Amino acid sequence: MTGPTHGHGSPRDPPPAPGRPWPRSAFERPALDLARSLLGARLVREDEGGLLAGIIVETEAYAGPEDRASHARSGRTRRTAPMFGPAGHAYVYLVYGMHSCLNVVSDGADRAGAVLIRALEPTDGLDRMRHRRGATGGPDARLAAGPARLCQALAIDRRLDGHDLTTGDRLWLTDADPHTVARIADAGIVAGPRVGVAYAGDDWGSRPWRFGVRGHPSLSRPFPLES
DNA sequence: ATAGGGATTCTC
DNA sequence: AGAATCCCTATT
Repeated sequence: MTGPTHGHGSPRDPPPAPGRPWPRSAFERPALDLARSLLGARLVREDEGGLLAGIIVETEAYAGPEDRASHARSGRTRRTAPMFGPAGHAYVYLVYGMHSCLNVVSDGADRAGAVLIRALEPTDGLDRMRHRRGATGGPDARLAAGPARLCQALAIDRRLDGHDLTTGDRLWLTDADPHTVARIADAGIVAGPRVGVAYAGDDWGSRPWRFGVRGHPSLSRPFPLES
């Protein structure tokens, strides 16, 4: 919804509170824990065009340099530097030469963990998301159903690489409203192997470190053995 | 300097 | 099933 509202709500109606950004301490935990706790949280993007937001419904954990599926496997480089820094920052990278993907840095500066945000349930700025996604966007539930799709829908690219997610500027996380939290919690969490990491070998490639809200229509793809 | 390949998505 | 498309990392 854009443009001035007129005539309806009383001037005393409080504006919808955006909710305050998650503090650094919320991110200072192992990637596996953070990946699960991010499910049901609200990801908010604000730019010149207004507010774009959604509920996180799918994540993947990347542990650190020993994780053969993680970009941190080659140690600290220019590209992966954010992962080797403090928790609560963004690690945004370009994949296949054309798609941005968003990670949330976990742990502490001594451990290069991160969580890939793989899918959102769109909640705010749907008109703009449809426009950004173009004719291929499909139904609204699919506008941010994938790590690159959500970056396109929320106008996230490498200009936000290294961005501090705890300040409430441009990109941050908040708790969802209680009704949404309850709905997501009731659905339950499913786990499965991470997507697109066969190069990591069987050990690391098959670990069930992908997490999702069971049966949610905005998942990037189904989980293998949903139970 | 250069080669090999990618935490994806869309179309054929 | 194949392309798009650029940057990263490792190697020469």
